[in-house]
Amino acid sequence: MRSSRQRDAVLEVLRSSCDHPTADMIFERVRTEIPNISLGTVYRNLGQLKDEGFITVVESSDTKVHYEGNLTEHIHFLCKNCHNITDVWCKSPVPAQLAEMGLQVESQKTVYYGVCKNCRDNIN
Amino acid sequence: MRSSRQRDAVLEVLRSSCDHPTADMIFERVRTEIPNISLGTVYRNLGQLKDEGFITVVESSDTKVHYEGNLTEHIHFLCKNCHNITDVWCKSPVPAQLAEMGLQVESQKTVYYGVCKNCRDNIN
DNA sequence: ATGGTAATAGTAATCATTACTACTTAGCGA
DNA sequence: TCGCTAAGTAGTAATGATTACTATTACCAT
Repeated sequence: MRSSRQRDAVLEVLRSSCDHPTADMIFERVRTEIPNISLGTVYRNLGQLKDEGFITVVESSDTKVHYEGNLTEHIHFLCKNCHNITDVWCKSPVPAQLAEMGLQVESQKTVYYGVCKNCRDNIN
Repeated sequence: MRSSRQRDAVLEVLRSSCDHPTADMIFERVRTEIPNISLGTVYRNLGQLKDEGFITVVESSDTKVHYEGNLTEHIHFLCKNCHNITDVWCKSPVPAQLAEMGLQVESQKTVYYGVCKNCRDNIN
């Protein structure tokens, strides 16, 4: 992956975002710097940055994919009403911290990512 | 929500599935019982069943939405190679259990769902 | 500098999901 | 039991986020 102004700009927008923008939000933000950048370029670079591990995809309540440039390990809280995604930087017991923040938890999901037994055996 | 043969069949398919089928997979399976059911009906009923809390949506590595009828709390493991979703019924420390199952973890995400402070204040 | 190749802009195509419409059915009150 | 009414359905059309394609441009090792 060689350097490109467009990809740098996409990554910079994500790293300086406090929210969890979608591809078209990122497109609009990058456009202030590179007015003629193409939406396809944004999608392609988001894909590459994700594959290379520079950014992450965030689960959301709408149909669009949301991205995140902050790789520090943290937890997300999804409001089922306004569909906002809140970052939770957890040190202490998580439920207590969520309660302190006024976030009323109804359910929870944990997902692990990696390579399964079959694939590990077949790849090597 | 009044009863319908189609919705009952969709729910039954999900409850008896060990995998995490997509809408079109569920459509194909329900079709063996109700041959002229419409794909739109499957989507509408999946939405209703989700809203009413009978089923759950599962994060996946492809572009389609995956569903689950087993509401017992458990963890998912996503293989980045084959994109399979493995259920993990966790009792003991989770990382140890994943290792025992031959699942090589690279990262992890936890999401909490509920109502945020703003929405709770405004709703009441 | 220049040749090879990755990256880009602009546009067209894809396809999972949603919307729409005329018709059917569940279920309640008389 | 019998209709009435709103919820549900089949079939099809529309939507819209994402991907694919193509001619052109820009990076960079030699």
